[in-house]
Amino acid sequence: MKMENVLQPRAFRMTSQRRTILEELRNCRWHPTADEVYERVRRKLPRISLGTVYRNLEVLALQGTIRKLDICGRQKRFDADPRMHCHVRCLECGAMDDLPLGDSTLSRAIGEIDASYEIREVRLEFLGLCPKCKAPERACRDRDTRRGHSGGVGRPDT
Amino acid sequence: MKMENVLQPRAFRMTSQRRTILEELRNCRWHPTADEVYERVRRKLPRISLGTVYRNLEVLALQGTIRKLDICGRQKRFDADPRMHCHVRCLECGAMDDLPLGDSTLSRAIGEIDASYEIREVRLEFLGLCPKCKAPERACRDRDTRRGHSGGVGRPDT
DNA sequence: GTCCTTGCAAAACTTTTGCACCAGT
DNA sequence: ACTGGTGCAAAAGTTTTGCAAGGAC
Repeated sequence: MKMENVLQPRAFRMTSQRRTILEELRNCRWHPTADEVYERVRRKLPRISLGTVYRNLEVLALQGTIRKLDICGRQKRFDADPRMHCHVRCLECGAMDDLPLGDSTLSRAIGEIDASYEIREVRLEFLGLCPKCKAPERACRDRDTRRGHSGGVGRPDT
Repeated sequence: MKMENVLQPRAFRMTSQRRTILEELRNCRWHPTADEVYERVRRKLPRISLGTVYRNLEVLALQGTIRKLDICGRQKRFDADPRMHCHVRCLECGAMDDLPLGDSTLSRAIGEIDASYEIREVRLEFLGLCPKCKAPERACRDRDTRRGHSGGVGRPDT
């Protein structure tokens, strides 16, 4: 399935591959990359292909069942918990944990990571639709065709 | 120069390529990707290669002169301002602005982006050294050899 | 002169896709 | 049956690297 078609799917089917991928992601204590998921799933479904893993993670993320974290380094990571929560990431090895905000207070949770990690930086990012993508429907998508300096919200090219 | 060696460089030299790359990045109003920088620099130094742009952006980021934003989608982006500040990113086209925190108040700045963007999500991320990378010096780097559990993937990224 | 830097090309990596066949509903 | 999903392999897209020559200090 081409990724552009996945945007308006008629219905999603539950295959053993999709089920297993979701299970493995949920059993994973950290936020794995696609090929980590692949390795895990392969232990149960040896014939699965990496392409299938990518396709399913994409579909699951579109459904909102999981979350794709495009916030990391080289490889994208996936998170079985689609609810919003904060992450703690290692600058050195890329390890990625959740901010342990269970029933504890915010200060306790932060105290906890402050004790184990050596925090160097805090990043706050707002995501949404820019002025151009907000309304004109297609106006923005067109610019998305790579190389059209994607970031360009019509900024002058000084 | 191999990127592993760049970690303990003896001295950095200022070449016309490096100077131009920095200039162009600073003249850029948004946060360009490496190949956007390449396109711009090429107008002044037609013979420069993409590899050189990557190497220099890496070096400049290590020096702390610029900032590598591994927070975005497909391609990494670079920011001429190494000071910490918040970003606003478009989920649709990837446009990336700074939170306009000039002399105005936080609420005014947020009100501003709230009026132009349609904010859907806020992300807060803490970055630092994980327990394993914090002390044992090499213990973590070893996990860095791909496929080694937890965060053990991905390169140190910034 | 030393050794960091460059241009070029090839390689390494991650992700997406075309296609023919398979399988969920 | 209909049509989405799968495996495989190839392609696409992004970043890194080996090497010999060039240039900053």
